[in-house]
Amino acid sequence: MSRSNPRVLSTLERAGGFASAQEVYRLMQREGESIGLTTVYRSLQSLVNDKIVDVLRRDDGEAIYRLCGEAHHHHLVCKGCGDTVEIEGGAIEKWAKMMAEEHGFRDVGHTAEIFGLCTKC
Amino acid sequence: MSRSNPRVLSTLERAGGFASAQEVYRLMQREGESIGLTTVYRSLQSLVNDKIVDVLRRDDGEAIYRLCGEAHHHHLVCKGCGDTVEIEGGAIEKWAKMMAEEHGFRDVGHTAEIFGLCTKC
DNA sequence: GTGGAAATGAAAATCATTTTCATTTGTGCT
DNA sequence: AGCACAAATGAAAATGATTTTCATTTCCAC
Repeated sequence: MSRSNPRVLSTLERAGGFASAQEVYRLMQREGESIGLTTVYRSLQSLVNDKIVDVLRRDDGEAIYRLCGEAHHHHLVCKGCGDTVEIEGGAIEKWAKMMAEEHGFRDVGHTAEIFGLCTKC
Repeated sequence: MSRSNPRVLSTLERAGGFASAQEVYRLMQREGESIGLTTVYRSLQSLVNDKIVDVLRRDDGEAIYRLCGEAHHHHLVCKGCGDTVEIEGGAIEKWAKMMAEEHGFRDVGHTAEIFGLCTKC
């Protein structure tokens, strides 16, 4: 078993606490760090095991890693121009918690996105 | 553009309305249907476009296809066993509408999913 | 220093999914 | 029927993320 390479965590933090393994790797490369893709994957996995990082899935199936405890937000995306607004989701958090409880689910996370046409489109 | 091969939809139904492309393909093979994997993928995609089936992601990133019910609903998915509960999202609908109005968006839709561990896992 | 465990990374393997492209099928037209 | 042309099909190759293999290097504990 391997422990996490600290530079991976630090890069994930610098990436806004939200990135795929490939992105973390490319970022480290660009910054001149010498590291292998394999190590990035292993480190991220280990961080997930240690519950330091959450793993979610993009729509295309790519895994994205997120620092736990980051305040998360949701997105309002324009179907026309792709503009994105970050929005707050207090109502969602409550709803998710309620639904989870109601069905006896533990350890829950959620995703929520709104899409439509913005004023310009 | 291709239209959906009806045998694909019928197989997805027979599979309990919930299966990955690979599973649908293997199922059809086992039943002696002569069909290519490519066609299975294309048909499922086309069904998604036509909003006849939903697409979700397993924990390992594999796409799973699921017949939509008529009513708009959300999902509570178990990260362990993949069990899915359809839940109602009244709160979400209101939240989405509110957020959209607040930012001047029209013609809005939304997605929302909750994932966690169910009682059995 | 020596030995063994852990960490590393290059390259190969895996696996779902997509793309390419040549072939077949279906359909409308004459 | 015969003909053209669009749509559907599927085998094989390409893609891309992720995992595995394995030989090498680094780190400690003694």
